[in-house]
Amino acid sequence: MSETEKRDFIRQIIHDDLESGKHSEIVTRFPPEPNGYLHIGHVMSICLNFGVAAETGGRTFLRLDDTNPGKESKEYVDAIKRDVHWLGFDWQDRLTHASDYFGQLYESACRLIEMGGAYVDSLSADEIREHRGTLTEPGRNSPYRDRSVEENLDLFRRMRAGEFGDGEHVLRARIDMSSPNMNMRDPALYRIRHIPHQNAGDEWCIYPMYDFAHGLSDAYEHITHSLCTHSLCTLEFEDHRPLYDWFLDQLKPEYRPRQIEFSRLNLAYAVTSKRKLNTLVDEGIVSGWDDPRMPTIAGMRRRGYPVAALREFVTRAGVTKKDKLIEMGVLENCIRETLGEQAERRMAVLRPLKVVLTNYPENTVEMMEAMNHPGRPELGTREMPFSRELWIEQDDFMEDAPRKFFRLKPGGEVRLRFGYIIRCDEVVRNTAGDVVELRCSYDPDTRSGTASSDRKVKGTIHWVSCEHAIDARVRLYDRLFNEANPNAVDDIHGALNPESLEIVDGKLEPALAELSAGQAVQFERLGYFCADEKEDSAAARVINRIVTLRDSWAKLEKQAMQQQNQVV
RNA sequence: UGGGGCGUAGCCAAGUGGUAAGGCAUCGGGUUUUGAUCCCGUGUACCGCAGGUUCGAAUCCUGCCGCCCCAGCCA
Repeated sequence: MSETEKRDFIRQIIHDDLESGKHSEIVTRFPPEPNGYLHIGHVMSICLNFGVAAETGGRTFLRLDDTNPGKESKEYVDAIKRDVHWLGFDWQDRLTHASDYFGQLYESACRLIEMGGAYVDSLSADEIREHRGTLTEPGRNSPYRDRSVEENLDLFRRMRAGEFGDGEHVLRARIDMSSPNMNMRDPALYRIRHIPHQNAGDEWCIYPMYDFAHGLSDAYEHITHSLCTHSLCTLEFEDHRPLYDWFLDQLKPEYRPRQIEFSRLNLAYAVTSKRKLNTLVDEGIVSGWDDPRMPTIAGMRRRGYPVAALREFVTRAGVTKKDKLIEMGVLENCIRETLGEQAERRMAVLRPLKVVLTNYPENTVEMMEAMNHPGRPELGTREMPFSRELWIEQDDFMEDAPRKFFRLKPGGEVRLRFGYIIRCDEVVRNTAGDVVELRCSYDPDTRSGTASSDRKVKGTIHWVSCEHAIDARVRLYDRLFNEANPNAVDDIHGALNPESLEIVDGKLEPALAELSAGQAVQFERLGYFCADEKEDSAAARVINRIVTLRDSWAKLEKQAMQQQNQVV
């Protein structure tokens, strides 16, 4: 990193610690609980934790924070590993689990009991809640708070041996029931759960709580900077840090990590709360965790969002302690920028309208040369068959066109991209009065690329030869919510965007037969698209729209509509 | 009404006592066989508010206001 480069406050701390010699190597960790799929908020945490280590030649652990069996599963573990790898990060041999440390954690708990820093409480969960007090009133000590070390040790060992049922006892830290910080009012350290564990099997029936396990796990791994953000992988911020430090002060592990908190990233028109994400999946509002509308990493991957765009997005969002709600447009622009540079261009018609070139010979096919990328000639060209009958976009024709509409209209001319200039001579309707066909004539002197082709017309539209077109099912995705901050809404049902998915039967140019999985292309004038990783096949194309192109015409139209409505 | 955190333009965000960077959006204009891209231009930000210290304050002090988080045997 150069001297002049801007650093966020965490990178500044890390830079200072390296400069002062406090640390010679940075070690971080990304510690998700394997109880759900990773989402856009986690991308921020992953990029930060892996990023700061990579930038300084340090190391990062992927630690599965699996202290609560019953909620956690192998399915989630596998998904997390896949997602982190997909984002381009490698933990190498540093895949760990909180459950790897259950033995050490148990020993530490016993030591804490011996030091008088923990006791076994036999109150029920309800009673403990009653004793905890409120935000404004101090709590009361449990009647079991002053059990002897011997009794506590004996009880705790028997808890571990399985002599008690779930909830009969709990191990608590002995701190201060009147602390203004609720987290310090004798928090639970261990609870009894007779449930097998996804990693540890049935070796244990007592499991450590997050606060106890997390700081010590950081210490065991010699984490230099434990970077936390609200309810994503870890804590609710600085309220827990006194407790994090308390355990370290008491148990004095050989290595002492430091926790630093930063704010979570909220994306407008998207939810990241686990409960709401679950609702979407469980009620079938989306097709699953990897539905292309989901803000999960799996969903965004399937949608076709490039990794580079996601990483750029979190960079633009920044690392601070301020609550933020970032506009969807920022993400979309990152995607457009990345794909605009990378994606080859193709042509496809989403809502086909037939055009017959009445003066074009029948049974004739010309091959038109089309650039694969206007800004990158090295990506070469391809040939597009051109014939008498073509598909164009319904939106590219208007009977009563406003002055500024410069696509096709009766008597008007338009350029077919990489083809000829055509004129609309006649509009054909069905019995219902719908426009079903346009009869046009082409100007033979205007073939693209020829010497006489430089005649200018206002509009250029895309097209596909009917005879050669490939049928495709194309899914047009839009934001899942109409509410800017659906995370803040109690009932998400009313906030849903009913038009988040539209499916159309489109026509693709022949070159798209070779579209491979994971390859994003730009359909000219429409947007960026990719083949669906699950449902697409060569026999039946299923294409996802990643994002539209910026569309200043649509914006103009919308403004015109609004003005009209105001007048009326 | 207890504790913790945060308030700089529509959205992000630099800035750490010397007179408000940058990005995205917006709005103009130019180029263009994608109404895309690209290029150029475009912002009077009561720096949450009010006082105070100072030659000088977004930066220091005091008071106030607003928003977020905490009362799981979840993480």
